[in-house]
Amino acid sequence: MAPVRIATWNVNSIKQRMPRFLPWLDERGPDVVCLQELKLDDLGFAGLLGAEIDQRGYQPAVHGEAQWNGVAILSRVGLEDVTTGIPDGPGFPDPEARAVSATCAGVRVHSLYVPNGRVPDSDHYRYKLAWLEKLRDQVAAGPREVVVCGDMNIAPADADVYDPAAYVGQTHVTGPEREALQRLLDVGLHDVVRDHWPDERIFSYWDYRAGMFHRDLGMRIDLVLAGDPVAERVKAAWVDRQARKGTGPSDHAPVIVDLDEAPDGDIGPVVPPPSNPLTRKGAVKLPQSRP
DNA sequence: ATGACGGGTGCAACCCGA
Repeated sequence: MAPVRIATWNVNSIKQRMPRFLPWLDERGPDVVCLQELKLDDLGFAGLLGAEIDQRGYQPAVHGEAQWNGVAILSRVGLEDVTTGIPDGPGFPDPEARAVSATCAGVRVHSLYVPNGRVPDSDHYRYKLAWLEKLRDQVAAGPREVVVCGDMNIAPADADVYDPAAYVGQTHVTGPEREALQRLLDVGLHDVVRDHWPDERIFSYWDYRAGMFHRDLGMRIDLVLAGDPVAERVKAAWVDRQARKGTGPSDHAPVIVDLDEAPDGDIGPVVPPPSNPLTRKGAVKLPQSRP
């Protein structure tokens, strides 16, 4: 099994993000891309991106929705057994397009957009918790060769928000949300970015307002959770902060994880991971954009 | 500063996001 690069990105409208998305795709060259917040239905997605991704060798699994939500997986290493939604997943009140899964290069890949929750103890918050329970059931029933990717809308720990005091009483950091995330992890998943950078300041989302990105005041809510056999193959795991810079960015940055070849595969040359490809200002030397 | 930005759409005295 060859090395595989997996990325996940909440693009906050794929239509608006096209000028950033295609150059990013060509520059980073992920083999599998999990997308969230397409804000487009399946037909709109096909019309907008079908030819562009086909000519780059990707197959799409899309679970779109007009106006809100919408998730997808693009893969150039195979795309089998696509499922949309979560079995018996709750709606608000009707099911929303927040989950799609497929098997790519032997790994079960989930692209997820977890409900926001809005206000603790609200109906939407209870929906979020119920949704996470059904997600856990789905992952528990699946293979150990799995990556659960996406906008989890939960900061796993206080270190994952810029100011824990500012978030007291807000969603994304409450006990029940973190416990629901922990129950998902307890199925046998690893938070691979945190595991590789246990003490770094790492965020994946920064509010558009008030210069939050440039002050590096954000949250780490976009996660890649890998089952044991996949976590053992992780050679690099980082937030692509470059994609949050410049003109017309999403308010989320992509998370990128490189898997080495599977243990039983052919052993090829091993490319060392970047020394510190992380989020700290000035710490990153990233490739330039294509001309 | 209970705001700021930037998506969406009924173009607003709108809704939603994290």
